[in-house]
Amino acid sequence: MTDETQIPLEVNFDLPQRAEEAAKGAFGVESRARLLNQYFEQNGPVSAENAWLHAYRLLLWIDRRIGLAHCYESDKCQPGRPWYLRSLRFHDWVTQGLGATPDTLQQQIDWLFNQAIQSLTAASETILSQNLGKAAAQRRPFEGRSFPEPGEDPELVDIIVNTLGDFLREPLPADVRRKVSERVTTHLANENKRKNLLGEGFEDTLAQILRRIPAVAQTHEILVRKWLHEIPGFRPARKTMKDRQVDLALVRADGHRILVTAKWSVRSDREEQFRADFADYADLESYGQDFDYVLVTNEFDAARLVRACDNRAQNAPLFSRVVHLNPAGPVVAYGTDARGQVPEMRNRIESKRLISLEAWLTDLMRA
DNA sequence: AACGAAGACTTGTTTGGAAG
DNA sequence: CTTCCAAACAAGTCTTCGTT
Repeated sequence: MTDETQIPLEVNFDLPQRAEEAAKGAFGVESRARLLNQYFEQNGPVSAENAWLHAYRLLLWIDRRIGLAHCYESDKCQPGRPWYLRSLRFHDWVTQGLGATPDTLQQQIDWLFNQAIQSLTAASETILSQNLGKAAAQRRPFEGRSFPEPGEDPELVDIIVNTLGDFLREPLPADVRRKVSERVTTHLANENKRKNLLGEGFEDTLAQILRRIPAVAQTHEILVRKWLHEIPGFRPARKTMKDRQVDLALVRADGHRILVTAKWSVRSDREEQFRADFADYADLESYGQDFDYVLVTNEFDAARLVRACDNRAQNAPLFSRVVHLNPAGPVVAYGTDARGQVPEMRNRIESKRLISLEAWLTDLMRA
């Protein structure tokens, strides 16, 4: 059960040869594995203490609308609204943790997404030039009727031109207008892709962290996105049931199983999912032995965190552990605020019901 | 082998209402 | 006015599966 055997070796770590392949799987499992390996080779060892910093370097991003590290829904983060102050506090705190300055934090974080976007951009430019001939043929029947060029957004360019006003010496040539429009549109469109990387990217990041802490890797088998029945001691789903994939699972040397659900953030509809998943897990358990069900998250909302802690299945807490990348983050963000569920959240942290990634990893290392 | 449609799945955003 | 809750929507990617 060494570290080496747990890294998926079937994955091809070479750079894809053709541009289309690169574009196709830019966020896919192979790209992520390659990038994560690259990151951890360059950025040194992982420990229980620095794991949360690695996770933030890899996955945390700047909310461009406010220029601050993202910790809550963007509409509630707008200047003047409560979460703007909290975002400022979080930004300050995470900046210190990462040894950056408030204005250079951006360069320290969001590594995974930046890398993926870079290869995507390179690939799509190649594809674009490859398709130029085809596109010309497709446009031929419409020639001479001044159809808009692809990638052209006149309104957008007008906004830019009008804003620049007198600073612009001369009118922009058509090809420059198109280039500007294309670049900006792509930039904005890219932001929408982040969520696609964040979901499985978070799972992979956690798996890598677990595998790169020797004391954890030596005593646990670490499984990522396996079907439930692939995990020791669980039966295949019955015909009428849906097959369930488990985000992350740890099987301790003594056979004890820890099923992990990794959610960067939590929403009410996903809470239902927790309960449904667990009901199936419990139903299909075949060893007649207890297993742990752990939530790992970066949610910042006090009410949602408290609810995750208090969620019950039958007669016991739903989650054996509720793990936050670093609960100090939400605590700092809320400051002295005592409204709503904030005091309750502090209680859960105080009572070790809501624990840090560091504490969880330390615990696993002792197993 | 390549292609394409359909479906699964992720997280973030928007909207609206109720409660405190 | 803020907080909390719920639901629908958005915007992608990846996988699967049938067809060509």
